[in-house]
Amino acid sequence: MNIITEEKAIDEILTRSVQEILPSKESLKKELMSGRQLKIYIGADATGPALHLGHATNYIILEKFRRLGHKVVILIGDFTARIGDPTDKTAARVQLTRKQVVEHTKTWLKQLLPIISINDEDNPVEIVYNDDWLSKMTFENVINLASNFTVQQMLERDMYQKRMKENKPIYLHEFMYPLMQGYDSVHLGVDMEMCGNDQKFNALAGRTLAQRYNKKEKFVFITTLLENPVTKEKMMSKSLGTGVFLDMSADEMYGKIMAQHDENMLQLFIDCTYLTAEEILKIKETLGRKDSNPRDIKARLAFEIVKIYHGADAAQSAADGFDKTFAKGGVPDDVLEIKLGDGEPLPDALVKAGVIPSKAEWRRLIESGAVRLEDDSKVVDPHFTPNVTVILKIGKRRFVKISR
RNA sequence: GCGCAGGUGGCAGAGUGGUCAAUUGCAACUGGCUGUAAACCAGUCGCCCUAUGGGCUACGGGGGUUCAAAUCCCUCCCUGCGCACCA
Repeated sequence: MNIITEEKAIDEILTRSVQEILPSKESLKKELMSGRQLKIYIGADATGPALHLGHATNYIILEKFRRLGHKVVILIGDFTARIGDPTDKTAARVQLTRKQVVEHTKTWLKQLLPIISINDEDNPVEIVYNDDWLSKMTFENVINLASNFTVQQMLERDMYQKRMKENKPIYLHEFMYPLMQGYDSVHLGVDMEMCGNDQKFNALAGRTLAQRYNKKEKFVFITTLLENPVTKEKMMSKSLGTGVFLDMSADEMYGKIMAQHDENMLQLFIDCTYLTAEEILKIKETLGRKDSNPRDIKARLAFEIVKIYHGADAAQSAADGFDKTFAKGGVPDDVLEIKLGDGEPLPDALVKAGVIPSKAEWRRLIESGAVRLEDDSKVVDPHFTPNVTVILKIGKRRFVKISR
């Protein structure tokens, strides 16, 4: 494999979406310029099928490394997933079956395909499962690993300090997590790990272990987390409902990006699109101008991102659909169709189809004037049941075609 | 093992016998406005019913006291803190 050492490309990788590089940016640059092939890995916990734009950032960078000719490894944390990373605040220990993990992995790789050429002919991505080695370790091995760290080092972590202050439990097995993730580095013999800022501690544990067991300097490449520059809130939060997930349809993804806060736009351009630094600079200037319309810039952002995952055509039709539905208050082209049985009341059919959660909710929606027909006339009778085919608008976002 | 403090709706967190389907904040949903599903303002936010009313289910699990319990008692499970133990 021929290793590309073009300085401009390397500089771009080392600056864009980078939070921190350990031990230093300079030492990594030196390695990258040396022409030696590096083995770079990223860990992915198979806890759920959902991958969002924040994850994508990492894989975008990983792909850039791969194109330079470096060996890229995606580690599926099927073993670690069972323990539950304590970094994730309450991390209920969900026990996943091997089968579920395999399923998740399949959907993941599918979602990653638009970003990273996993099956590239010359330099394919290697996919490994840490259950293959972690599940075979003995108690003795684990104790040996554990002896590399002190309790104080573990307790130093912010989240533990916080939990102690708040009298929240800290489980013993949580200390094992950095050990496991760290051992992955040893087993794989990697030169670098890529991770988000939340994984810094774990990655550093791996650095320590790699030094001791492999006599190797492992680099840690930490990418920025997607967070609101003003409120510091996570952009891709499932609980906040702001996440943009890679398995979303083009329309859904487009809408979710449009729902991002204005102040998030620039970072999303940097971390989640392939626009060049020059183009992004131009956008930044436009954003600063008083006469510019943030809506249009956000639409550009949405288009660029959706394009990556669904192609330009789908992105364009998502944009058109969005304008038609929300800017002009129309009805999108493809609406859910519900066939109403003979004598079946409309509310029952809607609940059954999962359009609304309950009939009580339906009543409230009617009362608040949220339900309209295609000609914008309001439905005021909660028992309204059409006897011809109609299109119902429920709020701005829900549309159902009721057919008989 | 002992003592003390806790376990409440998607989350955080009030309530300590009836006025509690449960204050408030976040999230969600709807309306208004707009530059969009941004922001802001307002409303809604357990379920079911032929409904300015009625019924059912819910405050860790189970049992009890009472006309009446999220609230009192018993018991079990879980968590934190302190003490004790520490080969």
